[in-house]
Amino acid sequence: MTSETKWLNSEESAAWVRLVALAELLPGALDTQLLRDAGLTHFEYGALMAIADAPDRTMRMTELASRTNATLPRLSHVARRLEERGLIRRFPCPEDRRATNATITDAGMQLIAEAAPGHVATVRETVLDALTPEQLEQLYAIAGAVLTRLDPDSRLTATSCQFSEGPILAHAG
Amino acid sequence: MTSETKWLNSEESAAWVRLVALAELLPGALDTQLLRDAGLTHFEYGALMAIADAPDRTMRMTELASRTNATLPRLSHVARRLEERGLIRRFPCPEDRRATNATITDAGMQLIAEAAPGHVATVRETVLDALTPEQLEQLYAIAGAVLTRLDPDSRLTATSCQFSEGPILAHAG
DNA sequence: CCACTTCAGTTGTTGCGTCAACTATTGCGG
DNA sequence: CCGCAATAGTTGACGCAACAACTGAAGTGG
Repeated sequence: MTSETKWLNSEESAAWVRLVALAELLPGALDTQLLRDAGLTHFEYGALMAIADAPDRTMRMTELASRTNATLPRLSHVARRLEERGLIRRFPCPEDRRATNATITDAGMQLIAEAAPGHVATVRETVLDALTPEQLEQLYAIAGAVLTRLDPDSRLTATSCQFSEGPILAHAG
Repeated sequence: MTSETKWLNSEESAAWVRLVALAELLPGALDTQLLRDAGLTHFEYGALMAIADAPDRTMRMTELASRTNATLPRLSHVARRLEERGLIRRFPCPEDRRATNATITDAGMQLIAEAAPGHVATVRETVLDALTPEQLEQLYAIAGAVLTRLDPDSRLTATSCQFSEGPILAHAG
């Protein structure tokens, strides 16, 4: 069973090292900007955006977890903090009393409306502006291929879909 | 100064969402496998590999931080834990008494030698095997372009180089 | 050769994520 | 309709990372 390990060749190694560095540095860069300018982590921002984009500005915790690539315990902790800050409200789901619904408050809407332009600018500056249109397509395909491996059952939303990063908020202030 | 925000179009948004999901999920996947099979985080594994690959199996903390995309405080904590586990040793640098050198021990070498095959297999399964050779090249270029934005001064090593993921360890047991 | 700045690294605190354990509700098989 | 498994979510403990503050050594200008 000791099948000889096939080590990485130089092309594989170089690409891998860069991907790892990217995965290591990108989250921190996003958090830094958003925390500085809006007092939100990138994860909190994404969660608020997902709720804001949902019908009635309301979403169940499990679906929110799926949209934000998070575990339920993690989301529960974050939701408690967001609720304490008055950015969301939680209440039991009437149809299924096991479930919890989360609604974004007006304060929450206002905060992400204020935060969105700066965040989008950061996304452009650090990523999108560095890529050609072809590379953008390539990135889409490459990330999609890897996500299929990381999330084989497509339990998470990103593999096939997206939470809106965009114009929804243009008229949300 | 309120330059109208240029929101993301659907191609940009789709690629961005996938990149974020990738950056969110990949580190966890690497940690899970390495912690399960070797009791090491991916960061610890990378640090040990970097030291193992250095002349005399010895490297200064600052250079190690640069190679592992880490801040010095983070690395210092990790180094303390690795030293407590007997995987590295630290001693003051003779030439510059401010500096600290870290050497990987035989136990450390043995541990990464045992861990490497499983890790490389995971890297192949979750990333490399999902990509065509062209996509591997594209990934290299894309990640390089983004890293230039994330690390404009090329303070970190990954932008231009790599720590070896490979055959060095084949004869390191 | 003395003050001042910069560099290298460590340490303590604080906050977040993970994991395991737990509660409560729902669905399902007999 | 009763027992059991599965689902939805919360909670507490623990570990790691970020940040700031600190020590001490090395360079630098006067």
